[in-house]
Parts: sequence; C-alpha cells; structure tokens
Amino acid sequence: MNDIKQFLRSNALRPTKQRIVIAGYLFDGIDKHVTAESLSTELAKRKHIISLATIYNTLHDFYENGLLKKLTLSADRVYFDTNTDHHHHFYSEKEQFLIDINKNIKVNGLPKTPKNKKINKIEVIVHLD
Amino acid sequence: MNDIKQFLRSNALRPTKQRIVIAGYLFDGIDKHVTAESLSTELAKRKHIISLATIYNTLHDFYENGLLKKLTLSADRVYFDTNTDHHHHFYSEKEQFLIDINKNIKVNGLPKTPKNKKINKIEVIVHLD
DNA sequence: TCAACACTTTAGAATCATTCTAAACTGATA
DNA sequence: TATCAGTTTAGAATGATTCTAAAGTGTTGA
Repeated sequence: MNDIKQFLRSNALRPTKQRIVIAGYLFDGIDKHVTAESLSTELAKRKHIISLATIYNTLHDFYENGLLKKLTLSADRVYFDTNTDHHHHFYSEKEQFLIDINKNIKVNGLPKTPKNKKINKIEVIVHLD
Repeated sequence: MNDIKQFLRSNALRPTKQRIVIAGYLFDGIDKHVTAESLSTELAKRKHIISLATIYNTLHDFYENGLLKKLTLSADRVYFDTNTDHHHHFYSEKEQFLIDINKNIKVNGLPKTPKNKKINKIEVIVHLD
C-alpha cells in the first residue's frame, strides 16, 4: 500500500484513492491485459466503483508514464498491457484473447527505413484462428 | 469497365454503379491504403458522390471476398489495403501513413502455438516516429 | 422485352468506445 | 489548516461505424 503510494509518487502521479486501487490491481506481479471496460468490471467485482472517465484517465496516465503498453488490435477496444518489456503477442480476434510472447523474436529481411524516419518499435502479432 | 463488371461478377458481387466506381478507383493497378473517409473524399473529388453507408458496405463486401486486406492500426480508423498478398507495413501513427513492405520478411524464434490453435497470419508492423 | 424479386443504396437514426466539460473534491504544501 | 493545483466524476459530446426501413436497380425467366 505504501509501496503503491511510493510507486505512484516516483512516477509523478499523485497517489489518489482511485489510482491506488487501480495500480494495486494492475501491478500485483501478474501480467495482465485490460481494456477500460474489463478493468471497470474487474474492480466492480472487488467493490471498487470508479467512474469510467477516471479509468480512462488513469490508464492513459499510466501509459504516458511508461507503466503500461498500449495495443490497438481491433477497432473497437484498446488493450493495455502491464508487461512493458519489449515483447510480442498471440492474438485471437474471434476469441478476443491475447497472450504475451516473451521469447526473443528476430525479424529478418526488413527493407531500409524510409528516408528521414526512425524505427520506433517492431511489433509482431501472431493471429490465431 | 466491362472488365470491372466481370471482375465484380466473378466475385459474386452484382456490378452496381457504385461498386463499379469504387472498384475502378481501388483496383486501377496502383496499390492503395484507404479508410472509408479517405475513399469518400477521393471519390468526391472525382465527382462521384456515394453515401458513406455504401462505402462501408462496399469495403466490407470487397474485404469479405478477399479483394482487400483490413488493417487495424489505430483505434479510430480502419485501413483497407488493395495489396492482398501477404506483406507487412511501415506505419507512422503520428503522421498517419502506411507503406507496404513487399520484401520477404522472416520471423524467427516464435514459441510454440497455444494448444488447439492454428496460426492464421503473422503481422509485422514497423512503427516509425 | 418485361414483370417480379432479391440484392443494393441511402438518409438518418442508433450504437458504442472514448473524450470532453465544468463543477465538486482532495492531496500536498506552507 | 487554508490554499490551490491536480483529480474525479456525471453527463454531454464526439466520431467512426452500423443499423433500419424505404426506395431503387440488376438479373432472370418467360
């Protein structure tokens, strides 16, 4: 709890009740993929009612501070990943699930980067049926 | 023109005025990436006013028949790619542009596919700044 | 050629994730 | 503990996309 407060402070985020609850859930040591909706539902189960606006705000605050990765895999919901190490994903659109690939993947044969651009990151998504 | 009609018929799509215009634009031999909005604008420039609903319908009809690839790269607009060969992309979220990578890319080091699942496709997105 | 019908198009309403607004609230600081 | 910047929130707004249901149009068989 005080850990969480410190954790938030060290990221220049004021440790409010809501952020503590959300961070406590997200960063409990088990990597997770959440959407605003799924997070809201999960917290509600634990009797923590936090407005959706705050959930969106908080996810973005965390994302902007590098505490979450953002994944746009389908047009109708954005996923946030608590695993911020560089990694890739298995994804099933049909079943809407996401699995981290934590092995080292190599991508070979890339053409040269367009003029005046820099590669930010390479994202590999393995789509499953 | 008759080519386009045949082309549509061969894909079990009735060659309506609107589909002929849209297919004529999309499949002119030059690969393109469009969104519903960009397509609508492009056709309007050419004095072809087609309702957005029809543009969405048609893009999906084409997509379902394998004439277009669908790319969900940002949450707020879906791209359709006239290049349906298996290929990858450079993508700049900031500048909202998309470049096909037509070279052969190899992805090495994938872990084994989750039980009872099959790989549908592997998508590599090279994010640029 | 044409009637008949299934397939299409369309305007406008509806949907739904996400963002915005402006007011109430609260952690931090002196 | 008063003050104020940073937060939370309900509810409205946004914007891409989908839906609805009515009008329009290819296609086909005679």
